[in-house]
Amino acid sequence: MSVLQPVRGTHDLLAEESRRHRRVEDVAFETARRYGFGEIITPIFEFTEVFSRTLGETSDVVTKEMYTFTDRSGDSITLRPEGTAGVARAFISGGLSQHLPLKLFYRGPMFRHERPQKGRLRQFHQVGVELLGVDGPQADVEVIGLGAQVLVALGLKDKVRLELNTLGDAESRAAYREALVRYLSGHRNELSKESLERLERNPLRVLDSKDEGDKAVVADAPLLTEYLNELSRNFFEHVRAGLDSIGVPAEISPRLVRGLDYYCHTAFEFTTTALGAQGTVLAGGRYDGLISQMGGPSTAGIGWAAGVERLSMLLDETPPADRPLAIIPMGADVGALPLAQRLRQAGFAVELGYSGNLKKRLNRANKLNARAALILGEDELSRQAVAVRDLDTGEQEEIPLVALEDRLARFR
RNA sequence: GCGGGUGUAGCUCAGUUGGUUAGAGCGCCAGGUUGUGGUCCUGGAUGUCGUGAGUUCGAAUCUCAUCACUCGCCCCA
Repeated sequence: MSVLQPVRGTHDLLAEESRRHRRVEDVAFETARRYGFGEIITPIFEFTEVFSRTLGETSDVVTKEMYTFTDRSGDSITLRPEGTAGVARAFISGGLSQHLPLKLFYRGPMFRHERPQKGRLRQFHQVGVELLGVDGPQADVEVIGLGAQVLVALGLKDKVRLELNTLGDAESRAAYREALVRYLSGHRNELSKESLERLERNPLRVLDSKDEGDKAVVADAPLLTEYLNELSRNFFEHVRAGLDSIGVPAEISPRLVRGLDYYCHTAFEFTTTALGAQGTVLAGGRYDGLISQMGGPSTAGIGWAAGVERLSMLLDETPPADRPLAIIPMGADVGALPLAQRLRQAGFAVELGYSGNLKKRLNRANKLNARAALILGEDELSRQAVAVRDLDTGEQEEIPLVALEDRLARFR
């Protein structure tokens, strides 16, 4: 291993990549703001218990994917593998139950020690939202609608589809889980090795198996919908109707599940087929049991998270870089630096060449995709003016120094 | 964590049955005279052939290990 290599599964984002990345974040935040969400910035590390208790001691994330270390105080610290736990912790430690309902947006790096693949990194980035304190289905519709709108705003509407399911409330889930385990236990010899493990740890996951043998067993398994109580059925109906009413079509996907106990009712995923095995691009659900499980006041919650790298890879075009003005001084003492400072203060993006003759500098200005070159020569200066060359049209004119800001307005 | 593929200049790749100075295109730099770009012409630089061992008179070419990337599984954004 060379220290000159980035750590496995980490990346440097430069130029076009960084602009795509930034675009995803900005569009998500801007859209969330229109839905009334404000930003919360939580630490990227927490006490390990924050994650082990919220994600469940048996989940893959906790058992084998966390970046955990002991700090100099002897505390066990973990780099956050996802965003919800930190937000929930902040909600409790900040006493934010005074401010319900609460709509929070977050963004930033997450860390999971997994085998890297396309669209799956060890340090990756998410944007996400949480809506706390609303237990009715209107919240689900609003949150999913926001997710859909983010994808629309990014131009990805035709590349993703929305899958929706309900897990029912605690009572419905417990009843169903019992029935499912009973059924699957009767078919142990037909299940794959993975699914036998799932049966122990996370039986609902068997429904989602890609193994053909498992699929055959699952085909005759009891259906969750048959175990939904009145309240749960009703809730789901309202979510579906609500999504219809805002023009966000969803496909009901009975095998879409969440394993952890605090999840309930709505589960959804926006998926794409364009990223290989990592098809999920934005996903979330309702987690009414989470905050109380962490020791806070019983509080409803629903949210989603989206993978910034995955979305970034789906963008059709890269946002353009700034198009600066290029100042080209001819001679040493023509005041290029003060002029650059003055124009920058006036709001222009300004590049200053560092070396070379006029031809070379024009060439560089061109490569920077500059809108115009400001040629500062002795002749022009003697007339208190600068030569301004429009690099798109090739037209060149002399502009008096005093009128520069006004006359350059079209290049801003 | 498990299985398959790949790894040659900044980028995309070529490299004959192992043979001596490792190539192309793009990009980069310089020049085509002293203040005018995007085209064109000419010239130039750049590689521990991912890394480390081994086989061999000789390895970018064969073997092994290791690292990274990649595809799939697991899981997930």
